[in-house]
Amino acid sequence: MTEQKARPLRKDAARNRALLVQAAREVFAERGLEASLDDVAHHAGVGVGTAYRHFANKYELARAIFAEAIDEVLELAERSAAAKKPWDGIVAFLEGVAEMQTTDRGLREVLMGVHDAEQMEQVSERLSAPLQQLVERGKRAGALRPDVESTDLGIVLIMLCTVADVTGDAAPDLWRRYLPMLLDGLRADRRGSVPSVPPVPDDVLRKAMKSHKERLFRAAR
Amino acid sequence: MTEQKARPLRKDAARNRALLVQAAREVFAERGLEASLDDVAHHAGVGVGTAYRHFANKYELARAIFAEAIDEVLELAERSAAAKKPWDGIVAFLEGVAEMQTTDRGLREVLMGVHDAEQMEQVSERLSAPLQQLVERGKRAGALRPDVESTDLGIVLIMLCTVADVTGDAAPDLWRRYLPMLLDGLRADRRGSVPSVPPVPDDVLRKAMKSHKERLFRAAR
Amino acid sequence: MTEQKARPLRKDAARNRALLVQAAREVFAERGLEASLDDVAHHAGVGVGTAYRHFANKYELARAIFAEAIDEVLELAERSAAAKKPWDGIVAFLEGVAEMQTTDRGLREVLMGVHDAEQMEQVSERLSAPLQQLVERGKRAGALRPDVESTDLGIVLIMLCTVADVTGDAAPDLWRRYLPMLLDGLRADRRGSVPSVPPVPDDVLRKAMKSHKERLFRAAR
Amino acid sequence: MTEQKARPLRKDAARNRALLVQAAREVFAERGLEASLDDVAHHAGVGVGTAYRHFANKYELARAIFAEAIDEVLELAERSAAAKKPWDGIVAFLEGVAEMQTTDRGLREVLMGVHDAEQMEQVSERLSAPLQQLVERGKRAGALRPDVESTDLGIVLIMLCTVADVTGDAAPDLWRRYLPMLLDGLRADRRGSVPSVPPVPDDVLRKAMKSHKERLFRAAR
DNA sequence: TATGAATGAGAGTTCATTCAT
DNA sequence: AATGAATGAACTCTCATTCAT
Repeated sequence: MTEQKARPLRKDAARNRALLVQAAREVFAERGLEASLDDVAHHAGVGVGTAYRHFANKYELARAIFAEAIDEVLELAERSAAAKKPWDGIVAFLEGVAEMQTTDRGLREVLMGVHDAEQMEQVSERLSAPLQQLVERGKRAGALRPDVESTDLGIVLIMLCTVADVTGDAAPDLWRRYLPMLLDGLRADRRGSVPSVPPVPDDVLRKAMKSHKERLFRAAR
Repeated sequence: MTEQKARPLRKDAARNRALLVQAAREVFAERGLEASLDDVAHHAGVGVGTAYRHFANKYELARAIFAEAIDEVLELAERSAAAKKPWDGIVAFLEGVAEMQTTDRGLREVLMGVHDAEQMEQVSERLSAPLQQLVERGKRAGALRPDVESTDLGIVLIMLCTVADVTGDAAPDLWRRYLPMLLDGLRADRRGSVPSVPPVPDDVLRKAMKSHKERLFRAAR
Repeated sequence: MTEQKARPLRKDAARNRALLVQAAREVFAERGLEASLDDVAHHAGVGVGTAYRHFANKYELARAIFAEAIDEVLELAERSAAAKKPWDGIVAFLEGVAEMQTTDRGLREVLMGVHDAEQMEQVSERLSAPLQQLVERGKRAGALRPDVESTDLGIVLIMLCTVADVTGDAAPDLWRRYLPMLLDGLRADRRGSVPSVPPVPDDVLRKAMKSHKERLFRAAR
Repeated sequence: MTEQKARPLRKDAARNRALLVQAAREVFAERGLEASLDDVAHHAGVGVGTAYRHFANKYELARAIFAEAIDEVLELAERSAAAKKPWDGIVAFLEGVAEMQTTDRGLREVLMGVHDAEQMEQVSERLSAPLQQLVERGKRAGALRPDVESTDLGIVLIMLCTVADVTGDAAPDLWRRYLPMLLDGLRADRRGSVPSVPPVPDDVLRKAMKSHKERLFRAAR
């Protein structure tokens, strides 16, 4: 007497959807978004048509992967924002995301790689709250320099992930060499030379990334 | 000191080659490496055939751009390595390359974006000497932490450029906010927490980047 | 010996069949036979599978619509053949069918548009008898020129419907301008110039139309 | 010493273009516009790419055929408008176009078949002048009923061509049976029953046909 | 040598039809 | 019996690369 949930995907459909997302992660990770949907589909062991039943087009699939990835990051952000010692939360967050990247090539690809504007918006929106909390707590605890903004955290993360991304499997832990360096830049008790450039307002930054990704992405014709 | 590439090409051929590289910079800058060679050729005012006379394929053209870009970087590296105060040389180098990226989207594309492995090798090889000098001098002058390697400079540069690249035209100077932060990490008199992870030997790093770029690049079928 | 369609379908099956035909009329009317069966099925509120239970393929469904349409035409033909004044019957028939076309785009589509050969055969066969009667009575009453054949009626109808079809919703009554003109051509007391070309035997014409429609139709691969 | 016209198409390109148009005429005639460009191209003995070099898409190709066809019709219309006896001109025109259709299936297909709105506009525009002259002269000569409009000529032509189209190769001359009938409807000295429906203004008719064809055509997305 | 026409593999996408649920 | 997920062939269009002019 399996309680049939009326709405959500038939069992086989759900399985295929998952297979597709998994395959896409792998294939995109290896060959980038330039890989064809045909390849992804066959990698997943299904026909192309099936891929199109689940995702309107290739980029919707990419978005789906992305969304999953962001879920993980979001969860970590929230956990970090609730850390006992604020500073530890910040470290945990940066370290954690960088670790994720190193472990999961698919994640790395979608987080750093070529993706689209709308998705970028979403990230900012979804991550914005926990990141702000992370920063607020850090400042109140006197651990974080007062002129640090939540967006700085994002940028630092990007820098860190770039290292993880660039060194890839060949030197998967090299980013750890640069994490302390970056943390030092955020710390309240740091030596001196304050960054004189003000941070960019959240929305401007968002737009910036948006246009950046747009160029890389040119979504659909 | 570049000893002229032997047979100096007929004057018009040389001109066409230059036109093509210039056009490619512009077109690739605007639409990425995905732009078609036809477009590049017409932008240069020549036929596609001519493009193929000068470059075996599209990626050879990209390489040519890259080589030019590297020339500029190399020149700056050499100038910086000869700076009166070693520390200033380091700052000048990092600042200079970041500035280049911000100014020239084409350069940004080829330096950070999608390009190929062989090229990467070349960069490392050509930049390796001046960067080592830069670092050596910095250490000897007591400005640079003793455990900094020349490859660290490359990584820092990459991090910085990532910022410039990501924020793009919308916040073209944001990277300046993070330059001091990164410099702090390299400085001899910094607060504390030494990066415990050793740097990666030059050749390993080179290979790492190589494989990274390979994934991004998938050099023609 | 096919006595009556035998097993009259379960009530709900019959209902689904009717829903499908109705939906097909509407959808085909709006978007032509190119509309997908999926769309038709959902428009009818059933799954595609159900559509295939009732109709072997898309064109069988079109045929079913067609059959219904022909039923209407047939009925009108029979009524017209029984008109008190034979001439009025002829006018009524031509006018009536043209009116149907104007009113129901779906009908127009299947009658004039893209359909198949077998269906065409059926039409001829089913309509042949009443049309012959219509013509016979007209001639006997001295209203119709003696060299008019029942097939002429079909051709005239086609000409008229072409007008209705071509002008469509924008000038839905324009065909009325040409009805008198065409009637004049059939009338016994017309001015002169007898058509010198003999009509074509029924079966030849049938075959002609058949091949015509075949070209237009390309019945599935 | 063939006077090489600088601009226009290289010899081989011109030949291929012609081959394509010819092939398209044949293929479209046989299987309608639903035939794939691949088929047309291979029928012409060239690659698909070549087809796309010459015509932006399938419908541009159809348009090209159409334009050629219209050229022929236009020429006839002009010749007919200049006939010594106006009435003969009218007969010649209707007869001529019907004959063209019978002879050239490709022409038939494009003229009567599925084509697009813009093209329809063009036809009206290009044919409008000679048809008006044809009608004017006919009326002045007392041969044509005074309430006949140039658009009536178009409609009559369509009716005639429909016959030629429908009967196709099987009864290629059947339309001749109906030409006198239709001519009678236009003649000044005809028996009586004047069409009471006024003709439709040129532009309304044009729009009507336009929307009609649009439905049939749904030109590319 | 320069040109641009030709080629054809391959990408994204749709849809008729089948079949597991 | 009904459903809708899966399939894959087919279609349109692009573009790197070759080759006739």
